[in-house]
Amino acid sequence: MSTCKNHKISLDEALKKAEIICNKKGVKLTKLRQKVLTLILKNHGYVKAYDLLNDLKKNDASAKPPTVYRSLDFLMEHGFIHKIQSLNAFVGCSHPDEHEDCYFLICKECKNIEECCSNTVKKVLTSTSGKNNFSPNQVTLEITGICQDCS
Amino acid sequence: MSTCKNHKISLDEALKKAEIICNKKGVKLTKLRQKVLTLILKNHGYVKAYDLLNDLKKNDASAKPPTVYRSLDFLMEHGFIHKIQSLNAFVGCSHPDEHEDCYFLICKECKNIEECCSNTVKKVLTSTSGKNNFSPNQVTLEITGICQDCS
DNA sequence: GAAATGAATGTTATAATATAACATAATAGT
DNA sequence: ACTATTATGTTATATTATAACATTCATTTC
Repeated sequence: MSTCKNHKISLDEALKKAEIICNKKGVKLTKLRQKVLTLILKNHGYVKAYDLLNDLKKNDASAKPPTVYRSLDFLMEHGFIHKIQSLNAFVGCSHPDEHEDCYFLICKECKNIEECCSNTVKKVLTSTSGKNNFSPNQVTLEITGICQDCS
Repeated sequence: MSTCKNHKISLDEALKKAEIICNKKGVKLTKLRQKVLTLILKNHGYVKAYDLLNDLKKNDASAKPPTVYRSLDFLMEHGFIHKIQSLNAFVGCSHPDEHEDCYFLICKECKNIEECCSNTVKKVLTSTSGKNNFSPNQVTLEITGICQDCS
């Protein structure tokens, strides 16, 4: 099991990485998308869409919901952020090119979210759903509880 | 691995079961709660809160969002239904007294949702999050894909 | 059985989350 | 420069959910 602490990187590095990935894919990390990604990565926990919107409005009063949601969609599509379904919130991902199907440990005390990846978990999920003749496509795995620091 | 097909029961049986559990717990399965549970169980797939509201309005024009959400809260609290976080939707549970921590196979083709329970999955999740010194409390596991019938 | 209590529901209002649809601007390819 | 495509701006509205207070209903205590 590995927490994604293993590849935590600085904001600058994360942005550079995102830039490189976008170039490779032939998509554009525009100023706006970069700004939204930065706001999310800067935050140590999770971020809500309308909080992002309020942050954006500080620099650009014309920002509106679609401004945020479009960027969020782009960033999710390319794996730079993840949506936490049980919180309607978003977290940054510092290793968008390395693996998918991570899962999340959400501390309800400090609100911190640890992104984790485990081959064991992945294998078990694939094989159990496979036994049911189900072809899995996308996994949402969010575990809420108390983290080490808060216990 | 067991799909909850293993203990699928009729609507009447499910309602009776719910009634018994409520009596045991000293809580009340009121007409309204029963009606909401029935509407959810009758549906073969998942149900959205405002669709339920519209259904309720057919018999009682005065039904309003809190009417539905309060019943949903009650039914979730006692395990009669589950919320599917990735869909903002609700599904019935036909075995509320037997086990928790099930997970869901969501077919994006036919919209059907299979509730599953696996000790293997449960153990893996407990142990992997435990390795991280995380005390899990609530697990959201939703797997979207294509079911046997639709593939 | 009336009064008191607490639980459930009714009601009004609004908060929070998200998208549709069309207009304009920026960018890239020809 | 012209065109096509992509991104953003803008307006409006859809969808999901809760807060706050009023009323009704059920239970129990006297």
